[in-house]
Amino acid sequence: MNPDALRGHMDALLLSVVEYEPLHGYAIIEALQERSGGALNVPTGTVYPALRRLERIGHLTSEWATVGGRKRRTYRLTDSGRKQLEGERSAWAEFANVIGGVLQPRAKQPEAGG
Amino acid sequence: MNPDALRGHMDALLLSVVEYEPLHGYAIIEALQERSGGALNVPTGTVYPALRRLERIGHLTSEWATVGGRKRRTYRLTDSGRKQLEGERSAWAEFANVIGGVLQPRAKQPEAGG
DNA sequence: AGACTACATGTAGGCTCTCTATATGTAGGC
DNA sequence: GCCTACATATAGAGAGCCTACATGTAGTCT
Repeated sequence: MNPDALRGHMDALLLSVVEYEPLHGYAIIEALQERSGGALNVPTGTVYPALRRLERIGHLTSEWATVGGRKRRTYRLTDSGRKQLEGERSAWAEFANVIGGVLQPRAKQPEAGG
Repeated sequence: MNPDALRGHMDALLLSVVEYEPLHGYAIIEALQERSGGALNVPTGTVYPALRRLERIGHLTSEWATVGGRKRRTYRLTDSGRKQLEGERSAWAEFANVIGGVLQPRAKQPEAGG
């Protein structure tokens, strides 16, 4: 998967996996892998900063927990985040439609005088 | 259309519109607009450098022409570009499938003891 | 004890691409 | 003369994803 292709879609992916159950960063990475059938291998250096950014702009909140002696920062969707996710979903639908449409192979143009 | 979303898909779009007929930059921008039903308004500052990049890496060739007193640089797909376009198309199909799959809303998880 | 793997979070710096803004020039309408 | 459409080009900004590295706990294997 070309990394650049993810640009601008990361937020949607992240918000989507925490939609119904709050998850910590590491679990989010695993969820992304699982839901994509292994296609999405998003590095920690991408996910952790992105989650903090989403928290900073109010789409997520986080709280620390200790499980099995390990500290986790668990992220939860806010109301703002839920609205954002809705918007991201419809933006994705439009985007996929537009790009898919342009990429669609055309029948070869008939040549003048051909 | 969020500009960041185009990242990594620009090449595919550009190669796709010159697949059957060579076009110059300005016409490529118009073709993109037309094929997308007006959704794709790609600025010249994006398209011209991108075309030169695609030429530099061998996916396009260009030649100058003068039409109606104006100079045009017309771009044509190379064999390498044709292969690249094929790859971009299948990459897009996989990408759209993966992102669409992850974004797909799930039924709410049943709670333990609920 | 030491080494290794899985779990878990975080930052610095680099890289690439897209965008904004600007520059240049021709042709044609008013 | 002024404006719009056509046509190409570059500089610099901005954003965000990645690589690489730093830190630390828990458990397994030898």
